[in-house]
Amino acid sequence: MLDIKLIRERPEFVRERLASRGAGDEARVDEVLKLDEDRRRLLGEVEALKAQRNRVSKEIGALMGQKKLAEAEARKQETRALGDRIAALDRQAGEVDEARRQLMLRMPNLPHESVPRGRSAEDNPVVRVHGEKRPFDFKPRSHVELCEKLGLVDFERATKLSGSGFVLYTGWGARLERALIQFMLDLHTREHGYTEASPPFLVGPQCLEGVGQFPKFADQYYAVQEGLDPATLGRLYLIPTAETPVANIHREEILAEAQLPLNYCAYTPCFRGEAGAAGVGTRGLIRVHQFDKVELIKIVRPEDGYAEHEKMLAHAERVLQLLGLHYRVVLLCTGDLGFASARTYDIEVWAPGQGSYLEVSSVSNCEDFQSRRMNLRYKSASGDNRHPHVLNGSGTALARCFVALVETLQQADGSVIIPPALQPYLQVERISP
RNA sequence: GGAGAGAUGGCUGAGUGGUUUAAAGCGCACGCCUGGAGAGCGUGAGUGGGCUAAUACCCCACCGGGAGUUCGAAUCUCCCUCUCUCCGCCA
Repeated sequence: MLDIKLIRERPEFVRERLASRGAGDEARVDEVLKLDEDRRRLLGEVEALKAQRNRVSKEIGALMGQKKLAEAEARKQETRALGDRIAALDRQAGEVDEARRQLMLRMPNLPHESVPRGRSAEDNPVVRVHGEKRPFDFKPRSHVELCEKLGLVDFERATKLSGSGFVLYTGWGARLERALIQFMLDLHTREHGYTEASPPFLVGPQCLEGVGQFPKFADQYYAVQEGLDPATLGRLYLIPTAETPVANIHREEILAEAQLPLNYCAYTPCFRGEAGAAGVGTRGLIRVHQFDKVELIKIVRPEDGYAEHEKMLAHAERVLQLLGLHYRVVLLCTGDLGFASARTYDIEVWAPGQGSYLEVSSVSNCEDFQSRRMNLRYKSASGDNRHPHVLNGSGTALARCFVALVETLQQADGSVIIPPALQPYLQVERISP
């Protein structure tokens, strides 16, 4: 959520920043300002009436105490009509306030000034490349073929269980998946200073609203119903990312400044409806309804936000470096930036069997956009309550990392070499047919 | 799922219709005192919103959430959520 005071005081700036996204949100600014003005006018009126009512009620109490019942009754008669006017104005003010809130919940964050202008992913500048594409003296196979030959994934039976877009890891595939999760968690907790969390995989809608997934993108997520009772539908949702529960851990709290920065990492499965997304239903691990991910979350002072953003990016990159994978880092342009983010890096890993780069990590500073929505604050040294910056980054997403790994480390005989970083977890150097 | 109890400020806890601007204690911050600390004494302190140059006054709201009764609700009524105890079921 944007700061209403900023919209009030610098509407031109807000319009310009929103316009840079190219989605037309700047057109809503005038509507917000109108509702904000109405709201304040109505509040002024109704609060004056309430002040009057409070005064008279107190006088009536005093009269009753002095047993001047007739006088008290007279004052009651006078005041009776006040209540109706207050109720009507209160309702009106409440409606305007709710309309303003709903509108603001649907407005995206302002891109940071350092974010390059652009329309789509094609305009994202590459800021760094690590390693290079591995040369092959044979035609690299797709992960689908490798996984089937090595018995790592049973695509057909997964479909039997849950339909298309679900994965059944088997044997060494399941063990490799588990090894990757544990490797990433160990790296971030032991070497990068994160506190591990294991959150609920089902959360209430307030958590999705808190991070910006609701209300605008409510069609993207799985809503859960308890048993056969349709009244319970929508009380809980399957999390689309660990960001949803973990970023909300301290919602509605006022933290002490000394508690910051808070650094969490968490493994969770991620559930996504992927309604309308390209590539759903194609075989393989690239786009699925459920995948594993190790997520990084930081809650930091605003002045530390962007230094921490760079650190988090380095932490995510370290995962791929230790796995020996070639990747590049891109900075998302204004047109490609996510709803809640002010600045985002994507990490794309090279998958030789696909002949393309796959997005395995997205590292964002959402600034105070989410902390405003979830009413998360910290008390600064000077005593005022401020909204911290909230950052999230994948460290990293598993299914695509799995793809890049097997496709990169495949051998001519169809076996896959296990990188040294994972060998302690798997106790083998190679998976063979 | 059944039965019962409960939800008040950082914590404990009083408060069943009107000077309640929510008692008191603990804890906290500052000051006095002290060589220093403690004790003692004094002062102060919540959140959001409105009005503002103001983090100064003043005003409104907030006693789990919502609705209602009333001139007036922490207090009365209804609904919901959550917590605790016991029973049932269950990994």
